[in-house]
Order: sequence, then C-alpha cells, then structure tokens
Amino acid sequence: MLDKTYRPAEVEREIYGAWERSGAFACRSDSSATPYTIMMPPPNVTGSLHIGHALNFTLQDILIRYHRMRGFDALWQPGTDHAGIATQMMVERQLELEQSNRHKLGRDAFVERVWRWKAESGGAITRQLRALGASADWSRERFTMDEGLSAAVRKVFVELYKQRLIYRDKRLVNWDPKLHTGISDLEVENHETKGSLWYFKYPIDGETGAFIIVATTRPETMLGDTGVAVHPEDERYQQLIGRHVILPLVGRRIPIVADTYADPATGSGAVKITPAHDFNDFEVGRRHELPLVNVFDADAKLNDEVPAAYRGLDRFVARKQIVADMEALGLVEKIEPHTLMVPHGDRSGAVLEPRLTDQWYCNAAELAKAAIAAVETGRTVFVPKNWENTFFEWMRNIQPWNISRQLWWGHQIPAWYGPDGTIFVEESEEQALASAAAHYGKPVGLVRDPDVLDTWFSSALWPFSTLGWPDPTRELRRYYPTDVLVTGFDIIFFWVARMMMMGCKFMDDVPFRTVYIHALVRDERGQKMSKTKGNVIDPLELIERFGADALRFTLTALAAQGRDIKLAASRVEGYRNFITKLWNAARYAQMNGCTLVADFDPSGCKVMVNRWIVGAIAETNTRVAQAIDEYKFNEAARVLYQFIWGTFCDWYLEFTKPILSGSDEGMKAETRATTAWVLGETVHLLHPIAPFVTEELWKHFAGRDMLIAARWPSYEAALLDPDAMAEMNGVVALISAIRTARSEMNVPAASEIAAVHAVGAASAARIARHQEQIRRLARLKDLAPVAAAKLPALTGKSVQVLVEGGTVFLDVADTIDLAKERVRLIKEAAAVDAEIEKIAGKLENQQFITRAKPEVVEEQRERLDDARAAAERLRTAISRIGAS
RNA sequence: GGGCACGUAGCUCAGCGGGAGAGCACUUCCUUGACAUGGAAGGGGUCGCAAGUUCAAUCCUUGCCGUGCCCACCA
Repeated sequence: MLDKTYRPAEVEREIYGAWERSGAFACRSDSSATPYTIMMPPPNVTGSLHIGHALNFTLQDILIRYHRMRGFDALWQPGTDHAGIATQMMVERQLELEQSNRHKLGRDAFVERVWRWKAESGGAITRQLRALGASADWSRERFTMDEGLSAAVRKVFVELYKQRLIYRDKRLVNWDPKLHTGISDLEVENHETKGSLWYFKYPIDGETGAFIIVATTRPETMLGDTGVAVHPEDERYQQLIGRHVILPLVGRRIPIVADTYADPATGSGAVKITPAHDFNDFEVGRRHELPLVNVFDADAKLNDEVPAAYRGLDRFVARKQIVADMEALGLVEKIEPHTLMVPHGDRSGAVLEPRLTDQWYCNAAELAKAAIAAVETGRTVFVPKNWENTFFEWMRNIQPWNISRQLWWGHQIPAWYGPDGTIFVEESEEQALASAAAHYGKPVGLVRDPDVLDTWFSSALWPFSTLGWPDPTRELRRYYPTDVLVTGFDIIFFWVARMMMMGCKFMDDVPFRTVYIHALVRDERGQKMSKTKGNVIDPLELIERFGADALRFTLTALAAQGRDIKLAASRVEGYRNFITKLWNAARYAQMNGCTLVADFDPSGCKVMVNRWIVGAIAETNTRVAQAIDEYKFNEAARVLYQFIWGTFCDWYLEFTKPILSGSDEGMKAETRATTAWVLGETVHLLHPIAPFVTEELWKHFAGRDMLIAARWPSYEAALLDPDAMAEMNGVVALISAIRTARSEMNVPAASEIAAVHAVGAASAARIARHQEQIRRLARLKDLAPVAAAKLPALTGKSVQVLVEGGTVFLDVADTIDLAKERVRLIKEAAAVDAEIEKIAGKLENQQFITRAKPEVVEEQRERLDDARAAAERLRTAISRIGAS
C-alpha cells in the first residue's frame, strides 16, 4: 500500500540508482533505432547547480526521456568545462589562504594542483545533476581537457593556423589588470558609471596664453597623449591644424592633426589622442603616424614612461593627482558631471584597460560565413525564431576573436619559437622540433608560447570532439549532427555561434538542427539573481523541500517561449501539491483494488464514464506530444495538470465511486481495470517532466520493467469517443449548475435535498443514465423526471436551475429568499439577453452572412438558438416567482 | 544610436482574428473513508493608448506611452 503522502527525498536517490544500474541512460550506438542527440552544455567544473542550470537540464531531460520513450536511440552527451579563468581563480584563492601563490609554485606544480582540485571536488555539479534526475549517458562523460578533446583542440588550432585563419597580431586588446590577461570583446561588460568630463587647456607651442581645450573622462591617460585631433572642417581650429601643443605635466611637444574622428559637436570639438590606451585613438594615431606611448604596466599602474612624480601610482590615484596638478597650473577650464559606460571584466569585475600586446587571433569573419549561410538556408533553425536576428546581427559584424589568454590553466597554445623568433605551430613538440630542424638545417632548442586558449575555443568543438573527432568513430558518424541544442540566450555568441563556425568548418555540417533558446530565471520580482543581491534561489534547497519533480514541473510549467521566468518558492510548493494529488489518486485506486489487467482493451469499454476517460487520455497524449514536439513545454505541463487534476481526480474518480461501491460486478471490474490503465498511461505521459514520482507509482502498479525504458503510448483514433465526451460534459455542466444554485441560495452542502427535472428527452435519458453520479455529486436525495406542466409550484422553499434542454427544480428544506432568487435569475437573464443582442446583431449583418466562413455563421446561429432557449426558460422561471 | 521582447483579473502568466482563461491570492461554506499539500461555490478584467486593415480585432499593421534585455558608442 502506498504511504499517505509521497516523500520524494526517500525515493529519489533509490530510483536514480536503479535507473543508472539498468543502463537506461546509455545510448545504443549499435542499435537500428534512429538516433536522437543532445549535447549537454558542459557546466563549469567549478560550478554548482543554479536555477538556470535546473531549467536548462530539465528541458533537455524532458526531450531525452520523451524521445527515448518514443523509441529513439537517445544520446544525451554530458561533461564539464575546464573554465580556464574561473578555475584558475578558484585555486589561486586557495593558495592565497595558504600564504602562497601560483608564482611561488611554478607553472607545472600549479597545473598539477588544479588537476588535483578537479579530481577531489570537480564532480559536485554532476552529482547535483543526478539529484535533478538528469538521465545523461554518464558512461560517456567528457571533460574539455581530456586527452582526446585536447588533441582535437591542437589539431583545429594547427589547421586553422596553416590556413591563416589563426594568426598572431599586435593590437590593442581589452586587458584585465587584475587577472593579467587579455580577454575577448565578449567578455567585456559595460556598466553605466557616473563620472566627470574634465576640460583641460593644452598650451599652443610658440605662443603664450593660447590654448586648445580638450575634454576627457580619463585624465590619467593624458600622460600618454601623442596628439590632438580636430575636425578638418571645424572653422574654430583651422589655423591650428599642423601646429603643436606642449603636453602639460609631461612637456612633450605633440601635433594638432585634422581627423574626421573629432566631432565638432562633442566636448570642445578637439580631442586628445592617446593611441596606446584607447581603441579609437589607436586608429587615429595609425592614420597620422603618431607614436604610441604606453604609460601603464600590467597592473594598470603608471610605468617609467611618465614623469617621476607619477611613477608607480595606481591609475585612479594618478587621476586625482593629475587633476589637482592641472588645477594648480590653472589649466582646468571646467569640470562637468558625465555618465559614461565603463568596461569591466566579466570574471574579475576589474575596470579594463586597452593595452597593446601580442595575442593570437582567429579570423571569425571568415568562419562565420558558412555558419550564417546555414541559418539562412534553415539547416539550423532557432526556436523561437526571432533569435536568428540576434545571431545574424552579431555574426555579420563579427570582429577578430582574441583566443589567447595569459593564464596557466587551459590548453597551452601549440606554438613554439625558434632562436630567431620563427614560429612553429604543430600538434606536438616533437613535430615542432622536427619542423624547426628542417627549417634551420640543424636541431635547435624551442620555447613554447606560454599562453593558453580561450575556454570557448575548446567548447566550440564540443559537438564533435566528444564523439571522438578527429578519429572517424562510429559515434561521430551516428550522432553528428545533433538534433537540438538547448541553451540560454546569454551564450548564443560565446558558444552557439562558435560551435556553428567550427562545426561547419571541420565537420562540413552544422552541429545541431535546432537551437532552442529558453528563458532566464529571475526572482519573483523579476530581478536577475545574484549572490550580491542575495536573491538567489537554490534549486538544491527546493529539491530537498519539495522534491525534484515539483521543481521540474514548476520550471516546465513556467517555460513559455520568449518570456523570462519569475520564480518563487511558493510556486514550487503549489506544484508539489499537484504531485501529491497524483500520488493520492493512485493510492485511492490501489485501495479500491484497481490493478492493471494484462489483456485490457480500452476500446472495449462499455461503461460511458470509462469510454469518456479513455478518450480523454488519448486526447491528452496527442496534446502533450504535440506540445513537446513544438518545444511548448509549458503547454505540455498545463495539459497534464488539467487532465490529472481537473478531469481525472475531480470528475472521473468521483463518477466511478458509486460503481466501485455498487453491486454490478461487470461494471466494477471494467472500471477498476480502466482506472488502473488510465493511471498507468498517465504516468507514462507525465514521466518526462516528473520522472521520479511516476517511476515510483509505476513500480507499485506494474512492478516490472521500469518506466524510463517504457514506450510512449500510442492509441487508435477510435479511442476518442465524441458521444461520451458530449454526454459527460453535459453531466458535469448539470452538476455544476446545481452546485452553483445551492451555494448561492446558501443550502448547506451537507443537506441532501430532493429535486425534479423537466427536460427534453435527450437530456432526460442522460440524467437517467447518470442518476446516481448526479445525485451523489450534487447531493440530491432524489432526481425524478416530471412533465413541464407539472413542475411543482414555487413554495418559497425551492430553487429553479436552468440546464441544457430544461429545468431542474430543487426542493430546499429551509425557506429561501424569493426576492434574492428573483435577483439571481434576473441577473442571469440580463447576461443572456446581452449575448443574444450581440449575436443577433451579427447575424443581421448581411456582410457577416456573406463574407464570414459558413461554419462560423452556423456556429453563431446555434449559439443564438441556445441563448434564446435559455432566455425563454429564465423568463418562465422569473414569471413563476412573480406568480407565487 | 541600432536591435529584440514585453504591457491581458490583486500577483505570476497562458491564449491570439469570430463565446475573455489558468495557477496563486481573496471571500463564503465543508473534519462526506484518496488527498485540508484537500473539496464546493464566488467576486474581480473598457486584454497599455490611438488610428488603420477586416463582415468581425485582445489577437494583424502603424504610431504613441511604459517596462525589460542585447549590441554599439559617447573625447
């Protein structure tokens, strides 16, 4: 017997273990089934499960479980990402606690230390994924720094280098002074910051008391100024073009140049040019051959290029000092408040500095061409489709991708330098040495490039490197291209676009047919969750409190396309109640001896309610399947919720109670079998979303093969029974109408009252067939047919209920307020009259008759007839009150 | 500045050319043997505003107002 309440914590671990042991998660690469593949976006090895992961992995698990049940050879390829910067930072923090640092350790020992950390603590995230119920093929788990994946990285790097799609370049890069590494444009986060705009006076060379005014938001960079630019057509400055200024504090003589970059309408119209510390200035400097004066060191402290007074100062300290010194010299014209966008590193949060360095770049614009074409031609589609715009927008304006990082943890760049600086890019040191020997005509020593690759470089290869590429494995042939990628919009550029580029380049085909972009999970007020705000909702805590199924169902129910999810614990609680409801329904069925009957044929049901529920589950199946096929996860959840709670529990189980407690053994047997069968089907349909509770229930009912390995039900169309549907809907409407009347007339729910009805033949037959159910659910002592003319007189102790095809007359024990009853009926009549007027108006419109679709016109006619009949009955009822 | 969304019941959101929906919250009633993590009933909305298209607009188009996000840039 099932426990009174479902305790998820107790069963989930056990069930997960059973699934894993059964081998149900594993793909079957030797089977003849059609493959269905999802590449799991590898979470950072340092990560722990956050609510965004929970959504992401729940949706993938739904797709995988659903397709597995549909008979596909489902592969959900899991793994983790080495997350260069994040992981290195984490281990460095540990070293800090030990009063050590990576430099004391040395590179090899440090990398060794990171590997040790990974071995000891790197599995947290995958354990948490298991707690969520993720049915990934753990036997195929990969790590982006596994030997195989690293070999793929080296091969791709070497091939792109040889095709000149990877190259080394010296240009300004976004430099993180805290992490001491360059990063890519994508890793820059601009934050609006309140600052100032300082107007400085630069003295004109050769004149006294003549100045040109430049405005700046970053005074500290003036030490690196090597020019001043004005617009060539700016009349104010015509006579100054070609002349020079003496850079204050430094004393350097720098030219005034004409360049269209200077905007006459901005600031003073003249702009100071610091080519080594500003991306725009760099270009201007290049056009006018201005020298680059780098004034910062790697920490963004002022270096020896600046006057002694400023050397070694932090850039922000220097800013204050410079402003003070300029003011002392009387060279500050004015200071205006100014808000500007300041670039920060997405990992360190440090304010970035543009810095001139040698870095490795990837020609993304070239690689993007095939990826763009693939989306244009629909070989890969985005769901929702509007994300394609975002993809195109970025891909069509893509900049060179800085792929080198000045870190120690990651894939070290396979490039070696000879004594004269010649670069040898090879897949191994041996090959590099051989190439060098051939190049120099003798063996030479080489120095390897110390940099590592951007983490996203290796994850870009994930869809094929995990399948064994570059070896032509069976898995690679079978599972590539994958079916769908499920991810958040925040990594379209970081990851999706790059996988597209690399897949098209090295596999000659897209990495996935569909990209499903899901929402962002926010807190209940719509704020982005963050540790600093303290509004983080921990999925593991929710799993502990409510169970994994409740969390999964909640996220699924809220996962509407194109809208962010606002999550609150109370919502999870609500869906936990839903899980409990299902559990109790099953418990009830079990208590009533409802057991699965081996040769049960649902299409052979004779009892109307059974035919009805069987048809309803068939319809539910179709709707759930369609919703999942269309990635409308919220729709699938809604349909199931409504069926289980609103149809099966609220009505079917109530309808069948008289049968189960009755004496007709045939009906009883059929009903028990049907109840068990419907429950069995229900847990199948719900399993992808709520795998644990359904598996547990299935165990109790079927006691044999696990649900995870079961087939998705398919039914004959004949199971849908429109007659049963119409009949039971009518009964439901009748009961609801009586209940409403009782409630409004304050008839106590406990009191059984007598009723008679005067309705048409069809409705009368229906009432007769479901007499017992109606009496039970509407709490009637009796419900007898009577001729319309012989309806009892209103005594002040009765209520009239208008139903389809007639009137039900309720005999109320206590006196009711006739005036109130009259008001009730008049209110109802007014609503019906309004509807009649609306529909009649429509039908009188000749344009409507001729131009609307015939079935629409017919539908409106029927509605009008119904409304008129209802109005007629209401009028009769009202007049009967008036007469009494 | 460019782009993408979103404004529907108190809240969170579905729906999307012909009858305004759900969950939660709220009010009233109910310890009826599956379930109080429950049952029954109810109140509550000019579907942001304005034009247009249409026989018909919450739904399509345009504009406006408001909100959010992404990208770029502002010396």
